[in-house]
Amino acid sequence: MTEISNAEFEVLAALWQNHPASANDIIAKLNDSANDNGTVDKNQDKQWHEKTVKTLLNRLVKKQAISFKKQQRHYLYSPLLEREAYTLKESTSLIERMFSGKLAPLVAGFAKQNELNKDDISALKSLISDWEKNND
Amino acid sequence: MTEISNAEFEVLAALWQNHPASANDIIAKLNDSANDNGTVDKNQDKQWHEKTVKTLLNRLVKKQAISFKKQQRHYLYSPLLEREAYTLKESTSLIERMFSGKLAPLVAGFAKQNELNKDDISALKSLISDWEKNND
DNA sequence: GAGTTAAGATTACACTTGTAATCTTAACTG
DNA sequence: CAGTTAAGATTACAAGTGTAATCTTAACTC
Repeated sequence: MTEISNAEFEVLAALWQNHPASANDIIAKLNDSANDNGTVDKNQDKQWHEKTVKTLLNRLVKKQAISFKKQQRHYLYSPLLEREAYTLKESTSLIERMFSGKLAPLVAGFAKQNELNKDDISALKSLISDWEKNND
Repeated sequence: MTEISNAEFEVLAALWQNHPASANDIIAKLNDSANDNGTVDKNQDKQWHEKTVKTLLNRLVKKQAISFKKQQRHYLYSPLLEREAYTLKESTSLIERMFSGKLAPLVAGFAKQNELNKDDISALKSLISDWEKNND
């Protein structure tokens, strides 16, 4: 219900990547310079302090974004918010606020600066043809 | 340089719609239930208090997001940040954080829930063909 | 010119956020 | 079993935010 802050989101994102996970798992994942895509994280520099992550886990629990089960002396955390639902809500909200709810202007701006590559284009084409399949 | 908060963004957005504008112009625009598209604002309920808006204008000036010129006894404000540049930065940042920088997943999610309409689709198609024109 | 306004400046204040340090206490260890 | 740890809970604290109220003072009004 309440908002997830940026730092909290990072922690939640780590949990989405693998769960259930202990605080230490999560800290390790956050501090690992390589991410799951095998690519190097742009934020390889940032080091998360154990205490900081624990605080964020606590806040996420309070916000009912994650849950935990006691396991011996430590907890195993799991996300309660689903990634898809959450990212969708966030992107819808941004598009609403910045582009009056229209997707195209976002894509246009993104295209202009970020030089969409062939992969992006074919993904978009495929989305479009899917849409047309269901909406003719 | 510094971040623009949500409330500040609303004020900045009002300024983008017409400027230069006095504080009262901006307050009026913010409190007008009808927006420039002729559609009714979803937030028609929210009433901005004069003092609140003035505070936000002040903060935006300090953050160098807007400027002002003295005009008689009041100021005329103008944006310093351009809308396109700002919205692009924000959307790029969201896509970076939520979708590893990939645009397609955002579009996919958006499509699934918001039921893109024909206009959106043709806008996207047109963007794609522009892209292909420049990148064959 | 003296009084009143009204614009912006300053101050307020609780809540959130980033970032930890300290406190409690259940769980290992010898 | 007594002592030590280490996990999570609690506390801390400055900066940013949303939301205004109060203060100053230049600009109208009579």
